[in-house]
Amino acid sequence: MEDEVDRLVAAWRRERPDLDVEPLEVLSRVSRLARHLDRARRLAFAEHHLEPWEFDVLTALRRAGTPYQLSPGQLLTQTLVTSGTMTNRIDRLAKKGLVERLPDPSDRRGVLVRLTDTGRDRADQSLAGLLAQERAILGELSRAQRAELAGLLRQLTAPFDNIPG
Amino acid sequence: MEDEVDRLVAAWRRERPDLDVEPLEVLSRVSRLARHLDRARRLAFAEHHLEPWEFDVLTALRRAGTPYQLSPGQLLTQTLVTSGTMTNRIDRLAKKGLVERLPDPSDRRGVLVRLTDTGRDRADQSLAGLLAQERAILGELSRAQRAELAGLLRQLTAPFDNIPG
DNA sequence: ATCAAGTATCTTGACATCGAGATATATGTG
DNA sequence: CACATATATCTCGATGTCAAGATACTTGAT
Repeated sequence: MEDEVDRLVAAWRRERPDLDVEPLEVLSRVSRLARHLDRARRLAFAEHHLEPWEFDVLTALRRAGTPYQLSPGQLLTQTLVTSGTMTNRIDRLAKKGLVERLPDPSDRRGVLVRLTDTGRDRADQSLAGLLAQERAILGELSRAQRAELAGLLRQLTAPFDNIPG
Repeated sequence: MEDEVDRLVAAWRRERPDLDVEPLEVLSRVSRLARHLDRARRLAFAEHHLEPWEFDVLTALRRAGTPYQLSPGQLLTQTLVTSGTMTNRIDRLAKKGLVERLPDPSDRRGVLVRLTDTGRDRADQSLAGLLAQERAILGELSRAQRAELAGLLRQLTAPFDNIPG
């Protein structure tokens, strides 16, 4: 089955036969698929009255395990947003009663963000919904293909995640 | 080499051993890699004084071939943004002299967006830069692996691109 | 002890995006 | 031909994000 990137690549080969556009076969698909996933996630979370950005922060805290707290800085590396954005997100989640800010006892510059009980419940509920949706999207692929795909993607993400970039 | 998603998945398995989080191995990597790519693209285009969104619109027109014009609607499906966003993008590109709006002769509701000569040059220059960067990112992978990856990703994108979703 | 450099978080202003609705035109049915 | 419905684009208000800089504290070297 053809996709939009096949059309895009064919168009470039016609218009710019002098260039090797093969990298687009992989990376344009990654970018476009991510945008489709964003939209799908927005719909899936709407049932739980959660925005994708709220999910990202709440689940990062949920994954940390008891007592469900992380510094803003740790949340940055997990969510790939800037510090200004994270300050704003924490403000809004705190106003909704889903997280609370605590002073970091070991560093007076620092802050710890802790999930409230309500926040924890919302995280748990919405995660199940997301996984169901993702399973449907991956339905096309066999288990072996998913493992293959995950492995190849890891090779691309690892440099970004490990070298501070 | 481990990446952030390996850590994320391990954390879920510890915290929610009742759930099967295997879908995240693929789809969280796609989302995170797309964010890394966005940042990298922003840097790469900075040399050409172009924003990623400008690149997306200009190259869609460039790919169309002479006379380098498409309707706003066609640009929507290629760039995956809403109509309000596209109106705004065209306004700003027109103000910078990179595109111009023409009435569609065959449909008086419609408009055609045409690349100016300057716009065409900017598109061509920045494409070469992007490809160089993407080749570096894909450097980890053999040619066969890239083909494998592209094929697996196509299976995921095709439903989104073909069923109007 | 002091001070420079580093780190953690927050503040601010500019800007791009979205969703919903408005407007104008096109198309199909009877 | 009239009308209901569909389509193409634009308008507008709300919101989330970013980059750059400010502030407060910590760390390491002397």
